[in-house]
Amino acid sequence: MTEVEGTDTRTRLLEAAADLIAATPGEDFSLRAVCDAAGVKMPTLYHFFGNKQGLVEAVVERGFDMYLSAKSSTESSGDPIQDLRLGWDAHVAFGLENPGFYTLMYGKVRPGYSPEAQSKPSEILRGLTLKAEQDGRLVVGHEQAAAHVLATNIGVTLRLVIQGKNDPELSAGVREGVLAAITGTGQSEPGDGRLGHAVIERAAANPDILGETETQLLIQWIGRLGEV
Amino acid sequence: MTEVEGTDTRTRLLEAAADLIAATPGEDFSLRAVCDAAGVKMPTLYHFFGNKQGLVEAVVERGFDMYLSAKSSTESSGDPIQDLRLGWDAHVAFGLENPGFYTLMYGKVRPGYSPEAQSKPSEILRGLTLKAEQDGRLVVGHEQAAAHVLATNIGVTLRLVIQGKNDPELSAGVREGVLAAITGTGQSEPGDGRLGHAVIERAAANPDILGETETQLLIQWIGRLGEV
DNA sequence: CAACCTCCGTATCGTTGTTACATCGGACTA
DNA sequence: TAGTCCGATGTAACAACGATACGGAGGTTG
Repeated sequence: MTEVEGTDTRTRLLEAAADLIAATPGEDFSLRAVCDAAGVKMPTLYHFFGNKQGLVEAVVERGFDMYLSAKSSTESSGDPIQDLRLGWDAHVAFGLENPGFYTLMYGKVRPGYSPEAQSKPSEILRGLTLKAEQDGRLVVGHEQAAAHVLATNIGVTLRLVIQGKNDPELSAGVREGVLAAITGTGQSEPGDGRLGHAVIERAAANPDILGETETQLLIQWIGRLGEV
Repeated sequence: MTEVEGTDTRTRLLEAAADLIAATPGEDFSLRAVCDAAGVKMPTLYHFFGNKQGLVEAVVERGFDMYLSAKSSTESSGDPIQDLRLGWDAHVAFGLENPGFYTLMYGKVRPGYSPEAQSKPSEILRGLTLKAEQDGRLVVGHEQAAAHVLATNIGVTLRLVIQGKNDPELSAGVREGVLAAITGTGQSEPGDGRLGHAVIERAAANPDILGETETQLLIQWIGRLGEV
């Protein structure tokens, strides 16, 4: 072989598969079509990827890399809650821009097994919720918060991918509801000891609004309201 | 044919397919295996269902019927918000008990098309949110509320189905967060005029806790906090 | 030079979804 | 009663698919 093609055969196969998946999101694809597009016969594909699942996993890993590189370019605000917001939006945006990849990454429902690479974004998410917990911003455990965010973020994104069009109002609404739920910015149940958490946070963070003595009094009053 | 079997051939095929799907959730299934289990050759299956997708859709429709009959037996509280709660739990329970069906019903990500029968539960959901809106319980439109509930409910259920085990804390946490978000029981954004809504409500409803002047002062202070 | 490894083509296998064609029995009609 | 039609089912085959056994070309290494 004269090796006129500049790219590696394995990379060519990977890109051909990615193109086919992106071209028909949600549909199945044929290994022979991948090989034809890469100008190669099937045993070559099997040589590099073992079987179809191996190819799919390689494509998924590639998808997660794309996702992470697109995500890491935006996430830097220092505030973990704000980072969760940015991460949420980046997640939704990636899903809508790459429905084929997203389907393989998060839409595959094979009980008991989740793709390897899926752990990386989850790690980032857990890092954020852990930091938020250490900053005292959470009213639930950081694992619980991460699971909460992940499940709803995937749910909203899958929904938007299925119906094919974006709905910023829905995404933002669910996002803020979720953040409110895990930060206690919204009161979940009377009598759980967290009544007025958001008010206290805001007042304590800005004691100049009411003045220092008034702020202390406010916090004390809200505490008495919550005790009953 | 002497028709010794008590059941209809079509029903037998349907049940055989349902059994196979339930036996290997998320995995694909073979039409020949269905026919073997039903004691019938392939053209019979094609006579009744046209093609594989037709069979799958019939199974899905059957799954939705099961889901609705299991759901309708619990939903009767009169309070639309409480009905949403019950519907949420029924949804999660059905998904966990029938992961194979649930995967076909809500896990299929084929952009642009959603199964026909999926509209029935959505109609019920929209009916509940509409009633809640008419009762003045919502702070968002009833369609927005329905979409919010549906996306998150599916997201949580898919998550639980994938990881195979239930997590009542997660489900209940997301559920209450969602209900808080659409009923305004929680405050969604600082500066939207809802900061400390629950505190104010509680204080105003029980002016004897703090005393009347202190209560008025509290409400005024919270208002000033929210304006900034 | 020979052994070996990576890369890749030829040919084939078993399974799958799908369909053309034939058969058989009951229902309706003249 | 004889004829005709139609739904239900079987026989057989096809094309596409994932997967694999086998071999050969080319470079590398001992």
